[in-house]
This record gives sequence, structure tokens and C-alpha cells, in this order.
Amino acid sequence: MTEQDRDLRARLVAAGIELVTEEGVHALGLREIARRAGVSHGAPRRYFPTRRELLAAVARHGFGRLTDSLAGADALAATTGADPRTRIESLARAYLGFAAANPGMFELMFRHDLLEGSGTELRRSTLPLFLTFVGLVAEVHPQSDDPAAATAALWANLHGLAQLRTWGSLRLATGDDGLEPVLRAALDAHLGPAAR
Amino acid sequence: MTEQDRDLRARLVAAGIELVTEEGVHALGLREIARRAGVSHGAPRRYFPTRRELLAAVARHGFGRLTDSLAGADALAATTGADPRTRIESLARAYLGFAAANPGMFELMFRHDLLEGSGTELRRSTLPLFLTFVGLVAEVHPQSDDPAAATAALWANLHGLAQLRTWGSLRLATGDDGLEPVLRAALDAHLGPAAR
DNA sequence: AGGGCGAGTAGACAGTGTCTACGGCTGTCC
DNA sequence: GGACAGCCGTAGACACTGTCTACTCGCCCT
Repeated sequence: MTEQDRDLRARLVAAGIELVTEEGVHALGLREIARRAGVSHGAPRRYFPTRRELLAAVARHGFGRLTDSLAGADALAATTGADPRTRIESLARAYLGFAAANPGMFELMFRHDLLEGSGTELRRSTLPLFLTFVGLVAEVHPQSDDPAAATAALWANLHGLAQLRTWGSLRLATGDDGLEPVLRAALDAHLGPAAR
Repeated sequence: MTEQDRDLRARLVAAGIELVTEEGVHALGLREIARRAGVSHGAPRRYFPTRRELLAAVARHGFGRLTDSLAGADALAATTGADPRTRIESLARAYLGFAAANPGMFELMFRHDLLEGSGTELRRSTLPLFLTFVGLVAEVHPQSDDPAAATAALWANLHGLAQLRTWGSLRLATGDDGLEPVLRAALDAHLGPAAR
């Protein structure tokens, strides 16, 4: 189908990406991926000894797309000469936007039971992005003695927001989709009120 | 085994609780639960038409234990005449403590794919606790015009911390287990610095 | 005493992930 | 040019899962 009919390995990963974005994590069966890629159920084994390693490859792609998206958003904000506060805000919105636009992929990326073994490697891939995040937070909080902890706290807040939104709790706690006021409250808490 | 040898329904739920705390979510097979309860694999069907409903019953128990734990912690803090700030902190520590002490159960409780259908009911069960939480936050932030959003933001932060800790990201971002400094940063962000 | 009937058993069915034996095609060397 | 070795994908088996359906056993009620 695609330009890369050779290279079954890449085709399998692409099929997994399609499946997880169209159907969700539950559709990521080994045999289902093989069907979608047009090969027999035993074929993936040549490239991925176990299903988990195949799913880890799919998740790896997801992490790449996430960091690309965040880096792009930050680059855009940086070129427009935005202050650190709004750069952080654009990063935060990009993170939540990714989670909202790719719910299946986002769920897979943090399902440690499906990725066990490759987990640490995937976590490590987000580290450079985290470090630029730390730099921005340090600019906003120059008096902080532990900007890494403050950044981790902010990131955990964003992650929890993404999680609870797909879970539906925010709609229950507040009205509507409910993300916007809660996100604003979180950003105000971590970065100080928007009005400087 | 237990005092309630009758009432297979309760025995099945108890077996599920045992399994999820001892082995994790992956061990929560329908047949495995039936084996642990000492009945055949078809027996649960009389009480739970599908596996998901059985798992939802197990998660329901987990939510009960969680709210019990939080209510207990808050009652203790309230009787010692603590100010709202430290009451919130004790609630936060109880939440994270529960997640750390019952990782399997905590994971199950927020695995919407396993609980679909009963999800809204389970969410709703945490509402009263959330409301007392809102009251405390309103006391700390009397000038806030949307204490519910601020509370949801704080709760999302705690939830994200629990999630990222079991995922291992905190250890990577900071040293050691890494929870304590990040939790402190989160509490300071949402409630103001501890030193008043 | 006998008849329903609820509770649990046991087997079948489709589907899964993993493992193994097998074909067929490729490229290489004499 | 033809034999050969090695890789790639196929196909079947195995144990296991969740769901569905027939069946049986024992208790209660009139």
C-alpha cells in the first residue's frame, strides 16, 4: 500500500499506529496488527520477539510525535519573542492537545504493563524536552532552589489533567468539558497569576 | 475460608481484591478469580454477566477504601485542630499513600477500558469527598472566584504525581524516589508556601 | 411426596500470544 | 550454470482466555 512495501518491520509499526489511533489500545492484538499489515500471524515474530516489543515500538513512535509537537510549539512561541510564562503555557497546551488528539496513543504510551522492559528507554527519550522545560521554569521562578522539582510538579499536573479529562472526571467536577478553567487554575498556581 | 462461605458474590469480589493486590491487574482473569474462589469458571456469570462488571465491583471496593482512608486522615487532622492548609496536605499524603500502598488496585480504579459502563457511577462515588476538598481549598483561597477549578487542578496534580511515580518518571527527573520534593513543590504552588 | 427452580458444573466455541516445523525465494560460490 | 545455504514468511499446534449453552444436583414450597 504505502511506499515502503519492503521493510515489514516499519509496516507493522505503521499498522499498529493506525490501529491504536482508529480503534484504541484494545485493538492492538498481535494477530490484528499482522492482518492489517497483510501478513500471517507469525510474521511479526521475526522482528519483534514478543507482542510487548511491538507495542513498545508503536509507543516509541508516539513519544517521537509528542516531543516533535512540543518542540514545534515551543519553537513557534520562542520565535515570536514570547516570555517564558507564555512559552510554558504553549507547551502545556500542546501537551494536553496531543493527549486529546491521540487518546489511544497517549494511553498506550503510559501503559507500563504493555511496555514493561522498554519503559525506561521510553522515559529517557523525554528527558531533553523536560530539561528545556526546567530552564523555562527556572526563568519564571528565579528564586526557586529546586526548579527541577517545580517542573516535575507542573508536568505531573498536566499529566493528571490529561488523564482525568479522558476519564471524564473534569466534566463531573465542573461543567462542560471543564478543562479550560482547571488548566488556567493549574497554570496560575504553578507560574503565578497571568496578569503580571 | 472466610466467615462468608455462602454468598459467592462477595467471595468473588474478595478473591479479585486479593489477586489485584498480590499479583496486579494482569492477574484479574475471570477464570483465575473463579479458581481463587474455588468455583468453576462459569460460576461468576450468575452474579456478574461479564468480566468487566466483576472488575467494576472490585474497583468499587477500592474506591470505598480510598474514600475511607482519606476521610479518616481528614478526620484525624480536623480533631487535632489543624488549619485548612495542613488538612489539605494530610489529604494529599493520604491519596498518594493509598496509590503507593495499593498500586494494582489504584491502576484498576482508573483503567476506564476495564470498567467501561460502570465508570460514571464510580466517578460519582468520589464526589462528596471532592466537595469537602473544595471547602478546604476555599478556606485557603478565600479570594478565589472558582474554588472548584482550583481543587480540580490540585487533585489532578496529585493524580499525576501518583501516576508518574508508579511509572518511574519522578526517579528519573529528580533523584531517589523523588516524590517528596515534587509533592512539596506542588503543594506550595497550589496552596502557597508552607511558611506563613 | 413430588415438582419446580436457582446455583454451580462442564463442555464448546472463537479468539489470543507464543512456539515450532516447514516451504520458497534470494544471493553466493564452485 | 547449478547446487547450496540462509533468511523470510506461512501454517499448524498448544495452552489459555471470555462468553454461551446444556445439564445436573439439591433445596424449598405447596
